[in-house]
This record gives sequence, structure tokens and C-alpha cells, in this order.
Amino acid sequence: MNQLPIMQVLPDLKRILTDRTAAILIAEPGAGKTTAVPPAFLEEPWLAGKTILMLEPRRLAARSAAGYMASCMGESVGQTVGYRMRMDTKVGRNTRIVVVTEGVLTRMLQSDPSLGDVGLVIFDEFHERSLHADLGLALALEAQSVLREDLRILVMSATLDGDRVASLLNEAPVVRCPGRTYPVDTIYMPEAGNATLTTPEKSAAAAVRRALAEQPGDVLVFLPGEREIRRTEQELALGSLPPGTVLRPLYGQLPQPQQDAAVAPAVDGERKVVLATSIAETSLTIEGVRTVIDTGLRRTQVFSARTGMPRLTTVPVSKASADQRRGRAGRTAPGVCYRLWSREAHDHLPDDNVPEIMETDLAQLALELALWGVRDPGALAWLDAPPAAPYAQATALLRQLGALDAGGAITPHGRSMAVLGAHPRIAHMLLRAADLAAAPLAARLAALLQERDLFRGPAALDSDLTLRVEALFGFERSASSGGADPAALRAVQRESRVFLAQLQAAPGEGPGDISRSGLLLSFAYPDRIGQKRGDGAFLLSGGRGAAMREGQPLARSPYIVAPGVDDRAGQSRIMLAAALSEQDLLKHHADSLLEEREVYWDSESGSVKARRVTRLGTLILKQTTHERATPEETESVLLKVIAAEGLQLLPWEKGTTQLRQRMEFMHSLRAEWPDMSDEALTDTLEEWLAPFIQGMRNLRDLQRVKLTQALEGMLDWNSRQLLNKEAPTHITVPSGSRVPLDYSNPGAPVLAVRLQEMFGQINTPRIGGGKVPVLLHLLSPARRPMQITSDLASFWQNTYFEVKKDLKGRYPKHYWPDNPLEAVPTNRTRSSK
DNA sequence: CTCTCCCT
Repeated sequence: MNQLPIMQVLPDLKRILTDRTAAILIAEPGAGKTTAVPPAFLEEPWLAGKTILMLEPRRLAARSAAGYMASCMGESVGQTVGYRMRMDTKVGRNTRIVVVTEGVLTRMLQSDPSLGDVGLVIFDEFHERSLHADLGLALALEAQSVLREDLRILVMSATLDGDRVASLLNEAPVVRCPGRTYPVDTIYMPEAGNATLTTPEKSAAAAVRRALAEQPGDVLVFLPGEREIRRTEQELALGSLPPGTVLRPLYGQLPQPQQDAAVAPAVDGERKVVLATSIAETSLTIEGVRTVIDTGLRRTQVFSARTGMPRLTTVPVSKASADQRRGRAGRTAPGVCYRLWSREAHDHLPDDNVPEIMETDLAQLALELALWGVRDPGALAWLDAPPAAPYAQATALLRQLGALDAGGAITPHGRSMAVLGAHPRIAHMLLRAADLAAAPLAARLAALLQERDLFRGPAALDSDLTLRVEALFGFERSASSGGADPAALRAVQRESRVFLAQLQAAPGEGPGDISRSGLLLSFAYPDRIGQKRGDGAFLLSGGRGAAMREGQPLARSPYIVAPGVDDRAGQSRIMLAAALSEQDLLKHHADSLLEEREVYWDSESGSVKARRVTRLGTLILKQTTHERATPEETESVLLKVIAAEGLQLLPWEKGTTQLRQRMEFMHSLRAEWPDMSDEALTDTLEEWLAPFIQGMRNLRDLQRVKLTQALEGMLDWNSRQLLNKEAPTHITVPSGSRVPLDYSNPGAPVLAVRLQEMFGQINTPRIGGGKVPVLLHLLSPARRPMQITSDLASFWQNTYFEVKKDLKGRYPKHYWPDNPLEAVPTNRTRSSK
């Protein structure tokens, strides 16, 4: 143990923590920090009579760290060194080092914020940045500054950016320690990883063949998920592999014996190719690996604030993760790592994985903060503060569940929920169920929701949760698994016993009425109560649409609750659900029901109607028909319909349209004039149209709207005068005719007039206070356009003579003078001379 | 073609 690299830095650490209350240790893999650091402080004077708490992110790691430290002291666990985790605690009277897992630390801080006899808290593997570690550090820092100035905090990490943590810990000193691993060659293979040309599993398979040919020892391949692992297996099975090659998948859901087979050393004469998820990145050490192949992808859960539902996505790993994966090839001998991306792409990878707090459901975090007495997370010091949108979503859910009051303070019910430790949805269900004497059923449901599905394959296609409840009770009675997954059954049974113990219910107690499952689940998911819309489609009380596979009996249920839904765009898919009776819904969600009068547009009759509805979220549970809407209600609905369907519902006659266009022309000259575009008019219906639709009830009535008056109403008296002056309806031309102006293009109003009527006028008539020349359409006697111009003077000088020749030929009896400016204009079609 | 990994 003396030759471990960590030994060189321990004196430094001891010196720092004698004088100060915080330190950061950055130690590379293989340095030995987890087991060497805690015992080093036992004899420090400031720790006299106090204990050390070390946080580990995983149960397995916590147990083995405690075991190793104890054995180094020649003791067993529970003497000087112990551990504490959910449902498993080994701590004795003389225990001074307690290794805890994440939820435990949060509970200890919440039940005694001063941390009683604890002298030092160590956060191990802090670079993983789990939600609980971030929360634990924030709470511990506040405990230190408010209650326990002598409390020491040590943050240990493999790859963390030390400076950011240092500034969070009041400029705590950073100690760095090299690791001890064998060198690993890195080979970038961009051609294999080009996702536009091939799939990750195809390139992984190609890299496996290359590694088996070029390198000795076993191969570890990192893939994003189970699906890719299975496909890579198929891909490799297509061609022959060197004799003795064995493929070993490895992922969390795999049964234990197969996981063991992947981890165990290969037997003589065999070479092992392990196809793994990120589970092999930190938690497990696999013997004999000399080559790592990394697709550079991982699957991660992202909480969508938009829908309030979690979603799985495949994302590139961080540089830190890629280095961690590469390190797995150098544990026992020098190795090689094939990266299926380019050196340039590597430069663009993020340095670290996104901290869990930035992406995950924050409901539990928000409940813990409320219990701590914090309403604004900004009151605590964070490396990354909880993001605002998901946090707001979380507190809204907590209010709906009754955990927070309107002011955001925790309620007594919220306190009971927090103590249970389960997700707030689950905790709320368990407490409501206990009130209804349904705790035994609720405990099973909670366990079913937290563990993986009992059914695999075709049975999993039926989304009815009560089938799982029946399978579970069958297993509890007779230990027969039926068609269900035995490992999953055992896990669910273990889990449900924990909940039963918390609710003080006996494990042997029968299920009671399984058909109450839907009711109990509706307490946990009040926003996912579904109302049938047909064809397996449901509308959820939270506002989303969702659909389940057709053909299953559950699809015919008028009401369901859907704990398992995905987050796809448009309508969600329902994976797990249970039927819910309307009677239960009305009775047990009475507090959430909203009775209101609703005025609505009946598109069938094209008229406004009113009804009284009972709502649960977006669902309408009951309604009466045909009450009469008040004039105000009617008016407001009509305006909404016009806004939605468009202004063409109004009676646009020729003169009205011209008025609108003239006003638009004025707007183009003077920005302060009202904008007459469809969009602007739609946005301001309330102001200009509302007074003119009073008493109207339907589309036919709308045809009586005095639209010209309504538009004129947008202008005051002065503006109307200016309108008539600058945007006249007609222009009087030299012949004496009043010719209408066409404003359909407000940028260039058109005056269409017979050429002969313009004789004698030198320049183009102008409008808009002289700023805008009209666009002249000069017409033949038969009103055919001969010339389009906005420069009349130039026309007379140049083009007129060509046009004249043409016109003379076609209209010989008309008068086509050589000097049009001195000729007498005429509006008569026939020649006057 | 529904499923990364943990934890109270």
C-alpha cells in the first residue's frame, strides 16, 4: 500500500485540512484515493471524537471500499469502518468511517443539518456530478457556513475542473495526484465512425475484426445501448471470426449470470469480446482487456420541460468519458484504444458530461430544497444551479400533489412525502393509498413502476399494469413466474417489501381489489389521466394526446391513467396504463375538478353556444348543452373565430377593400398610421371591430357588419381629411373624367386611363402629398393597355410617337395629334373632328 | 423495432 501514488500527497492534504475546512483532491485512476484517504485522517486532532462520512455513488463501490479499508486494519466491517445504505447498514459503536450512498447523505443532512458528530465529509467520484452529490454538497456547504464552522469538506474527483470547485469552496486548495496505469495507444478511425455512411454497430463490428487481427488479449466495445449490442452481435455473426472468439454482451438489464460471464476472465484458448454499455465505464472492472473500441456514444435520459416527461437520447460522450473508457485497456498491461471518430471531432467533444442536475426531473430535488427551507435555489451555492424551466415544472407538480402550499412552502403532507424518499409522485400515491387502506396494493404498484417491466417479448405489448400486478401476486403466492421475467419479479418483490415496511404493512397481506390500481396510480399521475377518444387514442389531463396499441381490452376503457408514456413529438405512445372508473375519478379527484361555464364556437351550426362543463385539467368530464351565451361572451368568441378563420369571414365589398388599401398606402408613407395587413388587423380586432359586432351570434350576422365604418373608426377627423387628400379615391384628369385609383399594390397605386384623356398634361399626377407618382396604365380607346409608366413627361417625348403610329392604324377615325401637350383631351370614344 | 445508469 505504501507504494500507491496517493501516499505522496497525504501529508499535504493533512496539512491543508488542519488549517482550513475545505480541500479538493484530483487523483487520476489507479491512484488509490478511495481507500487510502479516509483512514489517513483518523488520528488528526480536529477529528478527535468525531467521524468521517464518505459519499460513494454506487452501493457496490460503497460496500467494497468499506470492506477493503476494514481488512487493511485487520478488522471486519462494522468496527472502525462501516457503511450505511438503503436497507443495509453495518455500523457499530466504535465506527469512525461511514461510507454512505447518495440518498442516505441527503436524509442524514435533512434530519440533522448540523451533522452531529461528523468531523469530515468526503465526496468521492464527484466528477460524476450526480444530482444527489450536487445537492449534498450544496446542503453541506450551507451547514458548514451556518451551523458548523469546524466541519471539514473534501471533494475527490478523477477529472474535474478543479478551479470551479475551488471557487465554490471559498478558494479551497487543490491537490493533484498522478495515477498508476499502463500506457494506452489511441487510434482514431474516422472512416469507421462516419455515421452518415454507416451505423455505429457496423463500424464497431469492423473495428472488432481489425482489433482481433492486430492486437493481443480481450476486447471491450462501448456501445450506446442494448439494441446496438444485439445488432453488433448479428453483424459479427455474418462473417467468420478467429477460432476461440466468444462474444459477451454486458448491460444493466442482463441477468446476473450473463453479466458475470462477461466480467469473468476468458478461459484458456478463448478470446473474449465484451459488447457493453457505459456500465463498464466505471462500475465494473473486466479482467484481461487489452483493447477498447469506443463508438463514442451513450444513451442518456433527458427531462423535457415542454412535456414534463423524460426521454432517452443517444449523444456523443465527453472527453472525460472517452478517456475513462480508454483507461479500461490499461489496467493490467499496455493497451490500445480505437476511437471511431476523428481527431478533429474529438476536439469538439464537450470536456465533461452534462451534470445530471441540468437534464433530469427536478421534482425530488425541489422537494428536498423545500424541506430544507429553501424556496429559491439561488439561496444555496451550486456548481451549476438547477435550471429554471424544469425547476418551475417541478414545483408546479409538487403543488398539484399537495407537497407545497401556494407560497411554495412545504406542507405537512410534503414532509411525510420527503421522508419516504421515493419520487414525489410515488410518495404521494403511497400516502393517499394508506388513507384508503390500500397500502399493500400501492406498495406493489410503486415497486412495479421503479423496476424494469416484468414482461418481455410479446407479453410486454399489452400495456395493462394490472396484468403485472396479477403476475407479481401469483409469484408471491406460489413462486411461479408464469410468463414473467423471474429476475425482474424478484427485484420488484424486494422493492415492494421496502415500501410495505415504510407504510407499516405486513408483506403477507393480500392484494385487495386489484381493480383499484388505476385509482391509486391516478394520485401519482394526476396529469396523465386519459379520456378515450377512440382507436386507442386518449387525451391526457395534462394536455397531451397519447395512444396505445389497438386491440387490447384496455384501449376500450373510457378512462385510464398512463404512468408509462414516451415523449415523441405530437402524440405520446402509452407503454403502461391502468383502467380508471369515472366514479372513482369524480369522487377522489373532487378537489381538482373545475366547474365552469364555457362559451364556444359550434362549427357545425356556425354559431356561438354556451355550456356548463366539469373539467379535470384539459379533460371535460361532464357537460350540459345549450345555455344561452351573453352578448359579451358571444362577441369575444366571434372575435376569436375571426382571428382563427381569417378576415374573409367579413363582408369585404369593393369600396371597403379600396378604403383598406388606401389606408395601407398611407401606412406605407407614415409609420404612425394603422397597419392594415391581415396580421395587424387580426391582432387588433378587439379595438376596431368589436363595437360593430354587438348583438351578433353567427356567421350570417357577420355579413351585416358595417365594415367601412369600422375601418374609418380607426382614424380621427383630421386623419380622414388627410386620407381624402393624400390617398384620393379618384383623380380628375385633363378630359374632366374622375378616374378611380387602384390601390391593390399600396407601394404603387395605379391610374388606368385612356391615353386621349391625358392630352395636355405634362407630368405624372402625384398623390401622397406629392411624394408618390401614380403608375399610369395608358389605354387604347378600347381600354387595352398600351403603355405603363410613372414618367408621363418622358412618355410624351419618346414613346408616344411609336404608340401613335400603332393607334392611328387601328383607330384611324380618332384624333392622334403630333403635339399631344397642346391637344385638347377628350373622353369621347369617337373622333370629335 | 419501447429500455442508459444509479439511488432513498
